[in-house]
Amino acid sequence: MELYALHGFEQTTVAEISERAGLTERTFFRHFADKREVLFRGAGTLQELIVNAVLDAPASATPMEAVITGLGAARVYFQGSPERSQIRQRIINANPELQARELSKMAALGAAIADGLRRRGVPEAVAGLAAETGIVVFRTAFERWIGGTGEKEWSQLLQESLRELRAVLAAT
Amino acid sequence: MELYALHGFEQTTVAEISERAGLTERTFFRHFADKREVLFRGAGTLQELIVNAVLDAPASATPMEAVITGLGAARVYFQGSPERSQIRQRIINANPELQARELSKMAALGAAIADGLRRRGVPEAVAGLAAETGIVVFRTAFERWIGGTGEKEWSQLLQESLRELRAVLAAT
DNA sequence: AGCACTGATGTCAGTCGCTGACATGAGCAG
DNA sequence: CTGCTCATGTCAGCGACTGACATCAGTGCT
Repeated sequence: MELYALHGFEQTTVAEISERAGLTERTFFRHFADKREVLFRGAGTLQELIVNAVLDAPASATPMEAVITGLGAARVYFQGSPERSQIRQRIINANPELQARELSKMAALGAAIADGLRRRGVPEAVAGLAAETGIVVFRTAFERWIGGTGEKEWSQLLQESLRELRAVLAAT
Repeated sequence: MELYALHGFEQTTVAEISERAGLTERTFFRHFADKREVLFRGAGTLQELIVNAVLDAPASATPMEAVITGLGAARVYFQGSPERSQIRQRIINANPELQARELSKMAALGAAIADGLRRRGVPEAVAGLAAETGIVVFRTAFERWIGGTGEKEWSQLLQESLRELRAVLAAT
């Protein structure tokens, strides 16, 4: 990440990273599926965290409520200052391939959430839409969290984004 | 596309494609930025089409209405049978890198739509949310169009998806 | 201690995507 | 006929990634 931040993602070669770590190139690829994946480890556990929270939401919750509850569980990732995330995000924003990868992870998260909803008995079509909407809310809240200085609570940002989204859609 | 469909995207090498076309590898890369881009030419014009339609929507339209109007303009791409699109989609769905590229294009479309809304005087935050929501609607409608046999109208699918999305969100 | 097994790492050779630099040749404009 | 442009070819090279095999430290078992 230091090298990515310093010289940019493309300019940094796997050979450089490996040398810096005192290992070989081959070893790098045993730890990371590819050069991009360095920035996305942890996405898996975050996803599990969220999906489990979706499943654990009260049975009385509407699909959308369950989704938001699930996303709230991500707060353990987002407590403390957004500094590290800001650096990471700057690297990603500077490179189209990385942005694409991030979108992939988001899509995977959406699919997993939809699956979670289905297991709660939510009908197919509704599950998909609620999950997709959840992703939009998540992204919006995350952007604002990154942009801020960490004083706003994660769950508050989620609620805020959801409220605004509703308003936009309500205006026929 | 034939080769991609036949042997899969990864298995197909640029050398093969070039040979089949009676050209050199180098020439291939003069026509396509990379191996993936073959499947995404046209995305640019589709985007222009939609954004222009957003800008041309009646001044009285709400942001969301303007977005849906814009997406409706994509119908010229979607008239006729979804056959060709089905093949293309099957290729994309079979490969993560291609899915990522598709997501990128969608994100770009969303950004362009948001920009169009802003030029209509829609406030920043609302523009972003309305555009993102539009993308969700677009994708949902597109999936259903692909899944169907072409008898349903594009604009009808859009309206249907939007209606369902509203319902999901309305259930607090 | 001695042994077998496992798991992390190194080594090497190779494929493939992609790029820069320069050459060639067809067609068109003066 | 000449000079220009534009598409293509040629060639050399970098860097991401992979498969196959070797090494070696640690660990558990006898």
